[in-house]
Amino acid sequence: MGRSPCCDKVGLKKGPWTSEEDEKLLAHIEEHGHGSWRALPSKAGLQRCGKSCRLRWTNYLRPDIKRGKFSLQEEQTIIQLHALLGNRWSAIATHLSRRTDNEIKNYWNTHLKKRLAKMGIDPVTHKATNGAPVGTAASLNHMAQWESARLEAEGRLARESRMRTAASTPTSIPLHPINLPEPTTPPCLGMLQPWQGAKLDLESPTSTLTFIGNNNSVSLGASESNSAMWKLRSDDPECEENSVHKFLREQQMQGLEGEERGRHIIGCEEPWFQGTVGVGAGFTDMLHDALDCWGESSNGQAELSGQVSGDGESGSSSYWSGILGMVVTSELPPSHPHPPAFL
DNA sequence: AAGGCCGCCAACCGCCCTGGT
DNA sequence: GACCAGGGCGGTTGGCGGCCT
Repeated sequence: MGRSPCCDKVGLKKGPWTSEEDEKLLAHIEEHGHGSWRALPSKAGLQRCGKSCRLRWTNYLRPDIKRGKFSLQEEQTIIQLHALLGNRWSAIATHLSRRTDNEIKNYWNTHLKKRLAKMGIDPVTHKATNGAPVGTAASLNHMAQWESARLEAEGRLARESRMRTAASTPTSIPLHPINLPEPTTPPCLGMLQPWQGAKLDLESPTSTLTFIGNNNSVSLGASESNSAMWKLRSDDPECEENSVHKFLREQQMQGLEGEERGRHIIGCEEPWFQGTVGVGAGFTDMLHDALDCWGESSNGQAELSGQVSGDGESGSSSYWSGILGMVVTSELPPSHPHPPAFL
C-alpha cells in the first residue's frame, strides 16, 4: 500500500511564491499561528500544499531568520561542524543562530564544498584527496559522537519535557532538565554538563558512557555502524526515567549555574576535553579550544587515536590552517576573533 | 546584441521518524 | 503491534540572473 500524498495536489499551485501569497501566509500565522500545516492553506486562502507553506515559512518568512552573506565566523563553523556531523544540516543549523538548514545546505553545496575541493580536501570525508589522513579526524570523531548524542538527547528531553508539562499534575515534579540556551547562544555540549560522575570510555566508536551510582545504569553508546548516531539506550525501559531524569532533576535542584556546571566535566580524561568546555561559548569556540588543546597535547604525548599518525600534528595543523586560511583569504579582518593557537 | 553557459538558491520530492489511535 | 497523519530532513531540481563568447 503506497503512502498517501501529503495533500491533494490537484489544482494546487507550485513554484515561486508571490508577494501576495507571502502576505496571506504571514497574516494568517501572525493571527492564528500555523497550527496544522495541512489545514493551513485552506484557512489562509492559499492554493498551496501545507508542506509548501511550512517550507516557505521556515525557510523564508519566519521573522527570526538571518539572511544575506555568511560571515567568516559562520563559514568556519559550518566547515567544522560538517567535519563533525556530516550532512546533518538541521544539526548544523542549531549551531548557527538564525540560519536555516536549507540555507546552510545551499551555501555548503555552492561555496564551501568547492573551496575544500580546490584545497585538495575531500568535502565529504574532510581528508586530503591523496588519501593522507587529516590529523584531527580521530579527536573530531569523538567530538562528533558527543555532539550527536547531545543533539539526540536534547530532542528527547525537550519532547519529554513538553509531554510532562502538558500532563503535569499538582503532584508531578516539573522537569526542565536542561536550560536550553537562547537562540543567540548556541549550546555547547550542554548535555554533557549534567553528566557529572559519569565514567567515560572513549576508546572506540562503540564506546559507552555509563552513569555510576544508579541501580539502573544508563549508557550512551554509539551505534554499531560508523554513523556516529548515538542513542540513549537501556535494557530497562524504566531506567532512563529513573536515572537520567532523576539525575537531571538533582542537577537542577543543586542550582548550579551553567557556567559553573560547564566546568564540571568529571570523568573525562581526554585532553581535548579537559578544561575546554565552557557554557555560553559557541560550539565554534569550543572547537577552537579543543583543537588548541589537541595541538598542545599532541606535542608531548600520544595522540588521541591511532588514526592520528606520526605526522598528526602537522596534518592537523595544515588541515585546519588550510581551512582557516581558505576562509581567511581576502576576507579575514585584522582582528580575527578566534586565531587558533596552534597556527 | 544574442545565445550559451554557469552559479545560486528557493522550492519540491520522497523518505523517515514520531506520536496518536 | 499495525496503521495513519503530521512534520522534519536531506537530496535534488528548476528558474533566474549574471557572465562570457
